[in-house]
Amino acid sequence: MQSRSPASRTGRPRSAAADAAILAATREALVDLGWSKLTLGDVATRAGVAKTTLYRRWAGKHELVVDAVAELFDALELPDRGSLAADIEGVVLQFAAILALPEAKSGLMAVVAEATRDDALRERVRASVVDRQKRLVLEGRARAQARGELPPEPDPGAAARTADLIFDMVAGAVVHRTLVSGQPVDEEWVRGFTQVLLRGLTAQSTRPAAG
Amino acid sequence: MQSRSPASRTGRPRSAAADAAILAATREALVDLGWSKLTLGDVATRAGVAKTTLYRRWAGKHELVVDAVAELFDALELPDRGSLAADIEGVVLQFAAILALPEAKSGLMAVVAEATRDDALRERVRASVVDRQKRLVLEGRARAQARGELPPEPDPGAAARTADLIFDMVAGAVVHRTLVSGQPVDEEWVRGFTQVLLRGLTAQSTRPAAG
Amino acid sequence: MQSRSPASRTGRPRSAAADAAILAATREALVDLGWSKLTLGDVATRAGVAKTTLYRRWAGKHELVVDAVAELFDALELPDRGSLAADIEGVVLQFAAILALPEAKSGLMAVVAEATRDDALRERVRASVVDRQKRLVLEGRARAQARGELPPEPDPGAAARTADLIFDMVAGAVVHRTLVSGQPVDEEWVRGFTQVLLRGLTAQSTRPAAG
Amino acid sequence: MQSRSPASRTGRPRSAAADAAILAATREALVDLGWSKLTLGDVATRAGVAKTTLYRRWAGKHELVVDAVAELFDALELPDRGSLAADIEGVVLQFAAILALPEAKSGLMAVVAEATRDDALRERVRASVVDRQKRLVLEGRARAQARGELPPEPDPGAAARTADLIFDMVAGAVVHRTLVSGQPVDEEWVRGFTQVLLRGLTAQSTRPAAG
DNA sequence: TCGTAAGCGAGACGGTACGTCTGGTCTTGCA
DNA sequence: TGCAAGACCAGACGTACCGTCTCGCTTACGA
Repeated sequence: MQSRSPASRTGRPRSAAADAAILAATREALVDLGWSKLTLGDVATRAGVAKTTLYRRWAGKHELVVDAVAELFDALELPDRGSLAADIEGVVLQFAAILALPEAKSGLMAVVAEATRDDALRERVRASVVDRQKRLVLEGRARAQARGELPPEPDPGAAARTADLIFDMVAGAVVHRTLVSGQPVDEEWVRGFTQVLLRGLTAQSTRPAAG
Repeated sequence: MQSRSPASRTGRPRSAAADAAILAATREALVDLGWSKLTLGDVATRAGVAKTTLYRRWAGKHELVVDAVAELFDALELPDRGSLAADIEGVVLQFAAILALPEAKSGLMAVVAEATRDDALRERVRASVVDRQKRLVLEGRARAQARGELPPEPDPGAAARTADLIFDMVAGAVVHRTLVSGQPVDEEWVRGFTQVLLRGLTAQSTRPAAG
Repeated sequence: MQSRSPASRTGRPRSAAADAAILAATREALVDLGWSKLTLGDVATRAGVAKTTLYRRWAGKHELVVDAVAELFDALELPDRGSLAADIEGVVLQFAAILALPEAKSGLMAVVAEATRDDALRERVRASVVDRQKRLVLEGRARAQARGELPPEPDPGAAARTADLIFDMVAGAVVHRTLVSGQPVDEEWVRGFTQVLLRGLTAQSTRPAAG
Repeated sequence: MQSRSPASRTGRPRSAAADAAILAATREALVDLGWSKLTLGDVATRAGVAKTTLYRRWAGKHELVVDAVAELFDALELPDRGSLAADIEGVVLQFAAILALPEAKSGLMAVVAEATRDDALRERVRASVVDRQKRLVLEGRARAQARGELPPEPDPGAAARTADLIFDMVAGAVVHRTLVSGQPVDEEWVRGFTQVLLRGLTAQSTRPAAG
């Protein structure tokens, strides 16, 4: 989350409660105000904490919001629903539900926007959000392979590339549908999306138009 | 772009050159500073224009940037490359190239982030960017249908839904790959993505696991 | 008071009312809070003015307070009371009355303290307060010479040195009595002080112990 | 200097060295930074002491500086130079030399300024600085009376009043000359000042203009 | 051709948030 | 219990932008 000189053994230790209070206050402020009107002074007030305490732990608004939002995605699970299609539909609906939270959507996109110019921030987003949730793809694929729904991967490189592609397609489509198109991710849409995705991944190599 | 009381016939007319200068200055500032450090005062200075002039035409930073960025996407074309796959690959590469421009990515995502809390802004984004480029999907599909690569649509409702789905999947995947994953949209990735998408759209209804 | 690029003819002119309001608010805040608890934000609020407006005109707390306090001393007058002694007693009492004002004493000493490390500030104090009031000494001496109470000055250098000495003795004694000793400058004290001063200035050169 | 519960017999005793180190560090910081930029955190660091230790002994910046500065004036002496005039000249020059020290002038005036609103502080200044040095006036007068340069005092009340007046005149004039007028207290000025003062004190009651 | 209404650049205005700094207090672990 | 270290709350600092408002001037239309 945030680091600290490892050699500091002396002095008063940092309050663990403050961290949690600040992150919760950040999410609360995102709900009430949205990203652009969220101020660190207000977050500090909501958390019952001095601004200095906040700045001691986070370098700025971006870093704080990444951490506050990243926690939300840890709620994602991949329960075994019996088939790959059902597993995908389930996790996509969960993902969409989180994305629909006001504390998630405003902050997440703003941080992504800022990350386009700030490598450290992009790395933080990738580590805290993207890579942390990529587990869902890997887990889902392994389960589908065990069920025989997907063939085993020929080589690790291709496996990683495919996993990345799937993640970009799933996350990208849901995010775009929700935030850019402004349409709901309902069961009907999810069914259509999952169908296209799964067929694309499992169909025989009868590349149609090129065939 | 921006409206003006229609009854104003008298008085000095607004400078047409100012509009273009402001939008160009906005893009220039996006390149130099990124969204978050871009200030309207700075844009006005770069455009050689007073702040008043800028505010007379745009309501704020968001609206200005939407207009400045939207123009960039008008460069997208859909030349006939002989097959649907080739057409898709071509337009995806063009789209990725525009998204890679610093003046596009930072501003676009920031505006999308802001639009999550501002309906008028979301509408503006949709009208200026999304709907304006959805023509590419419609045009590409019509062409593929003429070539016999895709079957004709059974009913208009389904046609519209599928077009939306395709747009969300294409735009979403490219945006996610570029801005969130921070990976390049190169020819290899585009080929893999197009394959999955096309197979998903054209494969017979052998929904594998659910079958 | 504060200067501004003389060539600026364009743009909105500075509000003259703001200057007066700020100086009055400063004196009011000095009364209520004293120097050390006076904040520029509070002064701005009292004056109904934005902090920026205040900082556009004064570089900091010190400069502002010098100007606010200096105005108080402009009320000093030297009415002709018939004799040098009476004139001195009158002006000393006036001076003591101003020094007893809470808006004067706290700010004045603090600024003098700060001026010990800041040449520009010392110069400002000298110009705004000291030199502006030295007129009283010169006027009083001229009047006394016209009455024949004091001999004419032999040469201008000595005249200036004596004027400076008188000013330091009068102002210093009153300030010290008021602020350091914390005793009132009442009529009895003024009579004693004036007697010593006048005898010192007019007695024959019978330097007693050295004689 | 500062008190401590007399009943505290248990626990670790306070470091006597810490007191001296803190006062010395305070003077050092006054030289380097002046009053307004002096911070207690910095003083603590210079003294190699924790802020807690410092606050256990002094209530705040004001009290600390009073004590740090007051020690400087203990160096004043009144060697017998043979005549009252010479004695005065000697002590005035010593006093001016101390006032010229950067650690003295900035802190002293600031504390006086603050004392205008803080009775406890004024009392502390009077006790630590003013009354402690008033001995010089009393001693000098006694010596002059022994020499026959001054008549014995008729009654104790008048004696005290005159001593106060002399102290205010001497200290006030030197302080004003040094800090407000910003002129050096050199031998020439001291000679002139002493002459006026002594004549004022010893001349016959030929109040000139009133006579 | 001339009046007039709106546009224009400049820059001051009242606000608000920034990120930093200091003042004093409190909480650790060691001596 | 004292001490060094350093985190804590509170709040002022001086700066930067915001979006609005005067200014004095310019420009095009229409009478």
